[in-house]
Amino acid sequence: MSSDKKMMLIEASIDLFYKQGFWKSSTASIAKNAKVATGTLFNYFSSKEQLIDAVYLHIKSELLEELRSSYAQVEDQQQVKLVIENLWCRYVQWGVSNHVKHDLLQQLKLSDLVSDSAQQTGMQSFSDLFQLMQQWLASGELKPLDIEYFAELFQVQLEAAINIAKRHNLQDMALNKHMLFSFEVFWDGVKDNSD
Amino acid sequence: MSSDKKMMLIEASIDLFYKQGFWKSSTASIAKNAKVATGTLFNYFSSKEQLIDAVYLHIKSELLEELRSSYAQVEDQQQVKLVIENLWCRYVQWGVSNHVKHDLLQQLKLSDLVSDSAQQTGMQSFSDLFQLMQQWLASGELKPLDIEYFAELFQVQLEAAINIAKRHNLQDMALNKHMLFSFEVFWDGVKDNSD
Amino acid sequence: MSSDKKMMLIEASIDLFYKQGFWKSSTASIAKNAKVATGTLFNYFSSKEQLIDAVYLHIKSELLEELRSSYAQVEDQQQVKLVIENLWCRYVQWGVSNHVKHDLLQQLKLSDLVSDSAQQTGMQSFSDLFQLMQQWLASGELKPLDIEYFAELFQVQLEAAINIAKRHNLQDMALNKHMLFSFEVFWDGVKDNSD
Amino acid sequence: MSSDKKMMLIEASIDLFYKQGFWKSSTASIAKNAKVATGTLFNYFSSKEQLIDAVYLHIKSELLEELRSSYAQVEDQQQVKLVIENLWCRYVQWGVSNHVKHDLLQQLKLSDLVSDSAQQTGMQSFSDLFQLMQQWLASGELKPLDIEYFAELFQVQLEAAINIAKRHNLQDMALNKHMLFSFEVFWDGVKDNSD
DNA sequence: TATGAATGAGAATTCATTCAT
DNA sequence: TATGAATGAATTCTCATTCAT
Repeated sequence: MSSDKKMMLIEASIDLFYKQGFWKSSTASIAKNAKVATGTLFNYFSSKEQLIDAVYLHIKSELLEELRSSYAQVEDQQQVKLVIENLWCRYVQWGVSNHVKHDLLQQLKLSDLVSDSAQQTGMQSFSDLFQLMQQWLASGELKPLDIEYFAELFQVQLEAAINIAKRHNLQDMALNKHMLFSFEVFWDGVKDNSD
Repeated sequence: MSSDKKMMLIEASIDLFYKQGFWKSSTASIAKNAKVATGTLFNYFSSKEQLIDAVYLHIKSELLEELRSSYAQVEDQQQVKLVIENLWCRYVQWGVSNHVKHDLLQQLKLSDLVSDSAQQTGMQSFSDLFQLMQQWLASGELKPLDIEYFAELFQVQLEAAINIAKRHNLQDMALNKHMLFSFEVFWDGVKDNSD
Repeated sequence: MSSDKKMMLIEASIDLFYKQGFWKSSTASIAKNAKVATGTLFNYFSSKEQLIDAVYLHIKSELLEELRSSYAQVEDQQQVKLVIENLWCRYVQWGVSNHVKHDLLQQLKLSDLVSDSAQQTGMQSFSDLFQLMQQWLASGELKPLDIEYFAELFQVQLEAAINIAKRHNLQDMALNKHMLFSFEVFWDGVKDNSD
Repeated sequence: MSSDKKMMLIEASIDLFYKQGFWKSSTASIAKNAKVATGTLFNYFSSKEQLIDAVYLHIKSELLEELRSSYAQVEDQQQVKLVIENLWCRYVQWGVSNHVKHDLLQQLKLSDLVSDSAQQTGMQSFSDLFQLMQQWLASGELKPLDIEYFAELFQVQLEAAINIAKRHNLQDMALNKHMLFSFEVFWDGVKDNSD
């Protein structure tokens, strides 16, 4: 099947982008790593920029899929804290076991390499998570945070937690402890203490 | 003086890097923007990579200077919360009024553009801040956080706060409120609640 | 029938060559325009060069056919001037009503895109017209012109007349007038005035 | 001097364009022929298209210079026929002794390789010749020809004459005879016979 | 015969860096 | 030290052509 090659190209890109950076990874070397001809790359992606977009969206959707299976799991949506904690742990686990992809996602988010339209698409795919967050904020258990700020806090603290876990190579029990502890820090920060 | 040109090159780089990204800013265009000849750039920086390093360290030291004047200010180092809050506000204010530099700093931190040695140098210049943090952690008012994680949390939440402030173009009172509120979230997260 | 596709490819080529030029028209786009697969093109033409040759010969033979029906018409071949005038008008009319093909023919004639062998073939198909011209020159009504020069003059003045007609978008009466006038200029030039 | 290299690049282009055609002459081979590095070409011409434009305008201005020295020569501008004949012979002679350039000029005129703006520039440089033609037409010695048609006729008959001269390798006396004869054909065609 | 994905040589263009002035 | 023309390796992308289905 042809999407076979498409995937191989994306995987090869991820590999090289991580090892050598975006600009030192030539389309030629990516194609070579994917074991296709240089021209073939351009049958699937009309430009290097589009390839980068595709890589970005691919990783993002992988992460999303992981997360979605999480918030489908919690039964009683009322228990906001549990829901969030669950999501938190999933995210950390994904980040830790997808070291490379997590790393690239962080880089791509900030760099100007991803096209605006891909950014848009990426945002939209997270829209259900956004809605979830709005429900959390409406629950009254949290400080009266701007949704955008809440989302940003959620994300950057997760990144921080993941980075530390990766840096210290935490596993099993230690990782678990770290996850729960980092969540506690997050939760204490955003939960409403008034009264 | 010749360091005049050096500074012009750094400033021109900041300008172009922000507008066009690191890779679309050619050394020729940087030199042009700095109103020096292309060759002159290489009298001051032996390569483009070194120039990027210099830009990174320049911005970082500017930020540091700003912060240092802050923690020099607080008299009673015992009042941990006040000290941190003070630092927090300084940082946010610097980020907001140095939009471009703050943005580049974030990008450079993640990208692989900065050499390891420059990263090292950057770290070292923050060593006194690190020592300060260690004192904070030793004060007993905070959760028993790993110093690295604390530093990371401190930074990413600041980035988040700054980003939101920039995105919403907060000013004066609104900015003040945002600074204090965002600090509260941070503080509630890291302060020790045990008992 | 398969020559159906062959014709579609030639027509598609004419279309694209006119719109985008010979080099910007890829074989892929030609095939697409002809609604066949890219590979199919090479079942009918062994190379792009051969396709261009075919286009050239196709247009040339279309023109020839048009002209032939003309000189078949005149009964008394003795009346040289009338014969030529008749041919002249046919040619102009073909050029005007086959704007695109006429244009391409002019371009192809000069460019080095048409292979020598196709040029040869093209020449040969005009051999009866050449013989006709020789008869004209032998009639004594014309200046003692070299046959090649006569042929060239005939052609370039026709091109000129056609180009002007196209540029000014002449039609009906105006076109008729232009045809006759341009012929008069040609005729006055080549006819023998000695005595 | 730097225009030295610019000229070398133009001359090398002319050489290669003639030998191999416009599209088979790569910028690399042009640079090589001009004995400069590939990058150097792009210091002088921002693209291959611009180089082609420059070649076109260069040849055209060379021709123009030749012609201008001609119509500066004739004293009594009243003698229309003589003036034109003089110009005619100059043109033919230039074409014959600048085989390659003449050939390229013809090709470029028709191909879509020359940008519109360069075409414009080329036209403008010929504006004084156009004015001259208008005077000729106003003299009453010529048929009431549209100026554009007259110009076109003038040109294409010259091309025809030159092509024949080149093809038969006419020289000295034979060339002279051909020039005069071809002019006679032209003149008889355009001169007014009414009465 | 028809298809269209795959190929890879080749093209234009960029740009960090050098060096003669 | 300053200059900026010259360099040529490296890069992205195109496209005629092939070939397995």
